[in-house]
Amino acid sequence: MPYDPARHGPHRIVGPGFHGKVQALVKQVPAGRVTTYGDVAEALGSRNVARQVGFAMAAIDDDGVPWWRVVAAGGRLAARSVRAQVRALRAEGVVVKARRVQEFASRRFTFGSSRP
DNA sequence: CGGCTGACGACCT
DNA sequence: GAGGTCGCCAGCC
Repeated sequence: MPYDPARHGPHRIVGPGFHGKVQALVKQVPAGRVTTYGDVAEALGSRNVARQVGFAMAAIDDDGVPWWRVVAAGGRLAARSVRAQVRALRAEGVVVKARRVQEFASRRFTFGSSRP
């Protein structure tokens, strides 16, 4: 079924400084936990910008942003450098197997769904 | 202002 | 499971 505004809800534009907002959220993810592009997108007010979240990751220039803690839906790894991401995650105790975060549900970190 | 480009996600074959 | 399609959109030419 194609995209359905009625089912997916309104498309709120995030606004300017998108990358900065994304990176600020990613910094909130504690070590040993992971979040998804979709979760970050939803935390920003629009579940339709998951892709943009990925682009924001690619544009990171701040070493303080734990980009490796952001995975794709279902706990799959989709970063450009999966190798580096796996290494970084394992260093935090996250078990990764076949490009999948094991026990993803309990490892998953979600942002407060409260937003104006 | 217009056209590309994509670290997504859901769905379909 | 492995591919392909389509629907989002910010940032950068």
